[in-house]
Amino acid sequence: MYTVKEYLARELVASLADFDGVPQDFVPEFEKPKNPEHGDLATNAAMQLARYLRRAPRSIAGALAEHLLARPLDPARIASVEVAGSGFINFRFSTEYLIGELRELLKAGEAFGRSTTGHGKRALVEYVSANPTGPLTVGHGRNAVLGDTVANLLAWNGYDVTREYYFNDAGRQMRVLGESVRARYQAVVDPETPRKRIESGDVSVEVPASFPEDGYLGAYITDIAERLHSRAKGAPDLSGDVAPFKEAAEQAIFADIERTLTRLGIHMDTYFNERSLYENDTVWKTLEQLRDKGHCYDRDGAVWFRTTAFGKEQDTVLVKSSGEPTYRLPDIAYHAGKCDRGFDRIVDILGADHIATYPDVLHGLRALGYDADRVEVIVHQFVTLVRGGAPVKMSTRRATYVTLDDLMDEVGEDVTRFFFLMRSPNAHLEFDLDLAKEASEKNPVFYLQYAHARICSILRKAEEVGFHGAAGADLSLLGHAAEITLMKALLRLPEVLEYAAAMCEPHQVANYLREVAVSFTQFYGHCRIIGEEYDLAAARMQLAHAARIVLANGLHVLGISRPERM
RNA sequence: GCGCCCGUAGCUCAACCGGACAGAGCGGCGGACUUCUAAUCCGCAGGUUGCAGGUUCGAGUCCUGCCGGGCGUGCCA
Repeated sequence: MYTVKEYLARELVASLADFDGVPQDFVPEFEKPKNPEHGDLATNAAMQLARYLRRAPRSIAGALAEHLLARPLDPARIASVEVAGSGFINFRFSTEYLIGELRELLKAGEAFGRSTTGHGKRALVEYVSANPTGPLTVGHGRNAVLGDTVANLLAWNGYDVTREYYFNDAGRQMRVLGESVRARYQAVVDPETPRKRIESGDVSVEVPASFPEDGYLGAYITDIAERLHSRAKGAPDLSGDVAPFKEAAEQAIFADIERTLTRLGIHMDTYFNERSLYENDTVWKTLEQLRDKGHCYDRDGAVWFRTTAFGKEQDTVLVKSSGEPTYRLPDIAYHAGKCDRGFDRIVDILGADHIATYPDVLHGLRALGYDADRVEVIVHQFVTLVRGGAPVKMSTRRATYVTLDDLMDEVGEDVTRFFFLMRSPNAHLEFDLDLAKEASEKNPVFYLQYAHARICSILRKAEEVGFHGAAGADLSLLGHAAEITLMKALLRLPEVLEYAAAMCEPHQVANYLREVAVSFTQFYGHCRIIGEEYDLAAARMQLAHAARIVLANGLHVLGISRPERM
């Protein structure tokens, strides 16, 4: 479709040579009209030019259309040109053109929809980035799936993509985690250990007396303690340092996290530990650079970042009076490092709870002289699980959460991925568990997969009854309205994937695939394959095959399986 | 108070970075299986895009001000 758009843009600009007053840098815009009656491609050039030419848009459109028709336009591509509405020029593709493109689609096969937009460019997508303090939750799930799919989209558009997980196992959170495990461990060693109760919100949990007040209450802590105790040798000493408990917990939890991600088909390329920024002094070097450039000052024993210079209400502490940095400083150092690593696109996937932190990081980058515009921050809103019409409350520390694994156990991996992807990241996501599993017949995921499976079934059956070698079919036999509609839908895949990658919006793909499935199902309803005369059946088999390719490639990008039977 | 996100059909959400008559699914109502997969399809009903202004040939989309919801707003991460 891009080729024809470029072709029309050239023709349009050439036609404008006869008009006085057209700006030198005028670039006509094209878009696909919402209403199919308005053709396949439309331009609002006449409206845009009205103020320069001092003529009514409709009159410009009429003159432009005449010029275009007089060139003349290539009938192998454009079937009609019409002026409509308040000055739109609508173009309709010729069937010949569509069939030619369909042929290209079939030739490209599994590669259809890939682009070279990102060739020679490197992209870094950072996502998940949960500290190993507990199992991944549903909230992490949305982040993980979103990031992974954005990475897929970039890869499909030719980018060399690195998927990165950033974490910190050195902070207070992890120390509390270690203390939580140690307390549970003590109770395993000595069942007579004194107990106390911790009240948190509406839950009340019995814990060993040594359990930290803000400790992690989840059952997995006890599991880790028990496993630690059952180890024949090397069981840690209670009187010693908390480190062995922390390390054991981290190891166990990280293994769980990776297992969960694997279930979702997610594999990270790099794990970046915040600690490394301390080990090579990067954090302190970054601070010195900020200081040298005059963005820092000392007050009350702390080091402050002059964020008010960037329009914020208050300055921000980078190093506490205790000498310990806040998380902002390593975050800035980490992102400066990302810029230094030479990526063309740097994408961060963040939950809404980090909404206040990333502006400081971007300000930090600017202060250091980096081009902060290279960093694209995708902030996604929260997920609410709904069961029986009521929201499910969640909190990691209180252990009242639903884990990502629980969710997948309940509704399946494919549904999990799709539900996280079908909404705009900006939209608060309501995940209706009842609908996700029980309504399998109305579920959009199954709808797409069913269309795919159905095509596979038809193609299998057709082979059985003797339709072989359809590859040489005469596609020009295709001309039914349902066939044309389907072709047009199929051919949009590349532009949808490119747009979705540019905007980091996977839901565009999900919505598009639904349209494709609808178009296919309508084609299926109107046009038979088996039973038709051989040549027509062969041509339709090819069209069905093309639909399978588009659905398969689209689902592949979304990370959802493509069943051949259901 | 301040910052970001959201407010669109009964419900959950789209709407291609300003375009034509605002679209889907679910739910509701009514139809369609001796036919390639009925996990399906067809039809009907359902809207002052939270409110009020402004910019524009043209606004759900941009600007201003209200109203309502979410997340933040710490020498926690």
